[in-house]
Amino acid sequence: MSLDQFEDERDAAIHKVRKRVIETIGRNMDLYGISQSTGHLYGLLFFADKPMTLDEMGREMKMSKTSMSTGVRTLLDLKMVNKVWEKGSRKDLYEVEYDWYQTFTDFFDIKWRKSVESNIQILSKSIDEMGRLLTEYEHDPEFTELLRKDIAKLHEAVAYYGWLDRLIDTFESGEIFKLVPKEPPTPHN
Amino acid sequence: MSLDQFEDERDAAIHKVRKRVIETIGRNMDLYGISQSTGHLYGLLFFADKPMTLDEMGREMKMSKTSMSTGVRTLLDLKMVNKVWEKGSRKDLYEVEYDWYQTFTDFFDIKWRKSVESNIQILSKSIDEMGRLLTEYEHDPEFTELLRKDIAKLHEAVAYYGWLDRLIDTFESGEIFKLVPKEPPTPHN
DNA sequence: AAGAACGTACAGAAAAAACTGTACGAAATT
DNA sequence: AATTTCGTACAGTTTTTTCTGTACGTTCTT
Repeated sequence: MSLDQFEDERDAAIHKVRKRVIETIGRNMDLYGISQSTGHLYGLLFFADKPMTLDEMGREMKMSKTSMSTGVRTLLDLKMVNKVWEKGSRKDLYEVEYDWYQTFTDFFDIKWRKSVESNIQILSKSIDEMGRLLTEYEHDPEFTELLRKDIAKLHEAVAYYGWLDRLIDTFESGEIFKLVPKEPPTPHN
Repeated sequence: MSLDQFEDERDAAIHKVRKRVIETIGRNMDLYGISQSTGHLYGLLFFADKPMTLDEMGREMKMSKTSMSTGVRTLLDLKMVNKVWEKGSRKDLYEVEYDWYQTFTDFFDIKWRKSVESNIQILSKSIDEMGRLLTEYEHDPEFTELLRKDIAKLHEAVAYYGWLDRLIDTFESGEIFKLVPKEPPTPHN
């Protein structure tokens, strides 16, 4: 009985600290386009001593299993958590990807890359079409002026997305760590 | 009358192309944590030939002036649009920041930086507290093991956020453009 | 000084997103 | 083959966000 009491005391102490961290992580997860509660779930998995099942998550989060299922899938899509195999258990087990650098680069590769490429495609197509209008209305100086301005803007946008694409390349290839090393440079004087 | 007809035809042609681009931009703006319609507003401003007033935006977007006001403020906070001064007019005028590289780096400086710093602060504090628990329960091997694991995780997290902080520094200083130039490297063989 | 035009605070309505419970198909166990 | 256990699709509910109209303070105009 008194043993339990000690355990409760210990648990409460560590739980309090964990909780604050989990909530901080959860709150800031909106940068990744993730809802607060899914971020919270991520925080939970971050501290879990072992891979968790959906039921365990639901119990800890005091939420339905359905929500856990959709939350985990969101995190899985972003490769923020991994599915873990464990013989014996026929439940699905999940744990966070502890390599946060990897998580960061994956995020850009998954979310941003998709936008970048679709944007470049649409923009290029639009440049072509405006070019066609340019020849079609070449004797209309007022209108061609308008078109020229738009085309110039679109070209700049394409150039920017090209840059973004190359930036994401350096994330994915790990080249970025040459410019910004994981270990901060030690000041030597 | 026939002149008007020509104008309509031209306008319709350019409008169709613009519309598609605007919608593409708007759709992808969720990466910046911006709602679709505010993204749409951004797209509108992108093509505007001149700085626009709230009333003009409302007319084009077919939305209330209030919405324009809040939308513009969101974009202003992210420095995606700028307030423009024009003597004579006493209305507020806005135009997009056409330097998208600047917009990109500002975004990280504004949104991510805030998260990074608050996270580092909370995490450090939590490491301290867990360290205190470590000495308090030093004769409880099972519990200290738990604490040690948590502390290790927290240290890794702090290291990651430190890296992120330095990465954002390179965005802000423009150093990133040394690694990833705005002009793509020309292949010379 | 009075009036008009502007931007936004605020409260309520509309729309979107998150969450839950039930139901069901798939896979493992008996 | 029957039964149990699992994960998720789906419909309905709750919560959150977005949008609108009115009202009001401020700043120009007259």
